[in-house]
Amino acid sequence: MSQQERKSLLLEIAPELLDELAETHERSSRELPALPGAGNGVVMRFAPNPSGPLHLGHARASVLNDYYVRRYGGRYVLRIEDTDPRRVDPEAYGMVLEDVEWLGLGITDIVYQSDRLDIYYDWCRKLIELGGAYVCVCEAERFRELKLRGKACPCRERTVEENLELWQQMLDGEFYEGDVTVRVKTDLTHPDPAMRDYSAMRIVNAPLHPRVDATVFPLMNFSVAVDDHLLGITHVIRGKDHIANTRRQRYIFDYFGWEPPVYRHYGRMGISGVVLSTSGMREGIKSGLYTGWDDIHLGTLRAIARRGIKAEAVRNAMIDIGIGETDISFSWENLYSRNKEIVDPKANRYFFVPDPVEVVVEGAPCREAHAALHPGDPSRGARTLVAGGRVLLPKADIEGKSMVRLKDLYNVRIAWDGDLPRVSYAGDSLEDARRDKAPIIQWLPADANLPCTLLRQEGSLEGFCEPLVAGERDNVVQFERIGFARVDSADGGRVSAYFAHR
RNA sequence: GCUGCUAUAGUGUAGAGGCCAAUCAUGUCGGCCUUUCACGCCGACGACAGGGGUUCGAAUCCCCUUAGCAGCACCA
Repeated sequence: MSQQERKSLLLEIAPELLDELAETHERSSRELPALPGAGNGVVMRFAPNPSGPLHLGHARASVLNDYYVRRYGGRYVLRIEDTDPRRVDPEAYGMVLEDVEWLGLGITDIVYQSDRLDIYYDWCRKLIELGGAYVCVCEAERFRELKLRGKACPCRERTVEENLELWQQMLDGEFYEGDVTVRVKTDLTHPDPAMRDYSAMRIVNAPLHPRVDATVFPLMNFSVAVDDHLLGITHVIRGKDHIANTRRQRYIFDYFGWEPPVYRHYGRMGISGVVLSTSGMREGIKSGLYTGWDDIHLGTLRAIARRGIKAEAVRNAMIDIGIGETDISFSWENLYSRNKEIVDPKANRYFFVPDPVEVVVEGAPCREAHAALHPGDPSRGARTLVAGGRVLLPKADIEGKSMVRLKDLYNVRIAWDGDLPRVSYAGDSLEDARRDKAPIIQWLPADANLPCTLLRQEGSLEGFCEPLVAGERDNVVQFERIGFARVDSADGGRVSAYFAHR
């Protein structure tokens, strides 16, 4: 029964259901749990460290926060956390911004922590004045031992005045890296040793920070707490690796009498199949193992964008995953499915013949084939392929076959002379092909095609594609019977495309 | 080791004591449609980690076991 026949039959037997037939299934993303206290809008943040481009892990954090800002309204702060000169790549600032834009995040404000050092110094002084922090000159290892035993180090007994003087000396450059740190006074008997008198400020002499001339830098738990308060952040969604940090930051909120934001900590997301660590990626690029930050073996957003994955698909996949506290493994399959629903209605169809065999079709008339650019959208028209006597066929599709149909063209019979195929015209009838269970395969005229490389993570496929593909640069197309691919370049009479998924 | 979090089908997810012989998506398999092994449609497969308790009744609450994860940095 054809679509049309179904429709008319349904019209006869149950016309009230006709509307339902017309409904397209919209796999819209689900609703995430509500956030408490979000009724009057929210202020949230995405706070990456500029050490490299954004990857799938960042996508989760940024998209989930973005989801709630869109849902409740409010502000979305992009906070560049560049307080560790050792972990700042000057080029990453630009890459982060590009990636944020690609993701389509609704950022309303951008702040750089390196612009705010004086603010942190100021609040650090206030914390010392409150008796909430002290300057510690113990060796890190020595302090660690004391801490694990729940013992105070001698520095903890200093007066506020002494601490203020030492703090000023830090700012004046009278200490060197590693000699001194400002510690938040917490609770040395806290059952979790991770909570005990953690560091808030330290000195970094080298390397120089690319944006600011300074040697005293706040540590994350201090700058984050101060900023979250000063920027009016109401809700924070981040990974559970920050649970301990949330507790540590709580001490600062308490010292200053600030109301902390509402926190949600989602579970760890394992991502297989790609490289994610910034250091691993950087080394690989340096050694030539990867072509760059967008190498398709990497898990960066620019890499998956190059493979034809759309930001909207990433977004939907992340919202599907949600903010659960369970550890999960990221599913490429689910992402591909989300991408396919975006890309399939748009992608034009073309033939790609991998590993081609050139044959003469004996007795074949010269024919024009008209293959729809998109079977679901006839208005887009068709591409025209002129088949003279010589055609390119995919080797894997004809091997062992005695009859195949060249899609939208005609049938051919194949006689095997050893492993040499002798191909002859076998009529135009589609019915014949079906009766003989001849596979319908893609093909190309031998004199009208473009060499094409289809790059995949597991290795590239060499072949030829239709000349029209050259006009699809940066678009996602579907190579029929092979899958979706993004046309990366089409220079110098050859095409290179990146495989996305089937 | 210490501290804490989590545990539903291959994967992701819903489920906040009876509406659950457990939702949806994805996946796989079968069928329909189709000159693509795409899309769409129909159907099937497939899970409450294990053990105790509380309760008339537990996927939902409690305890134990097991497993996974996170933190225990002068990184973020």
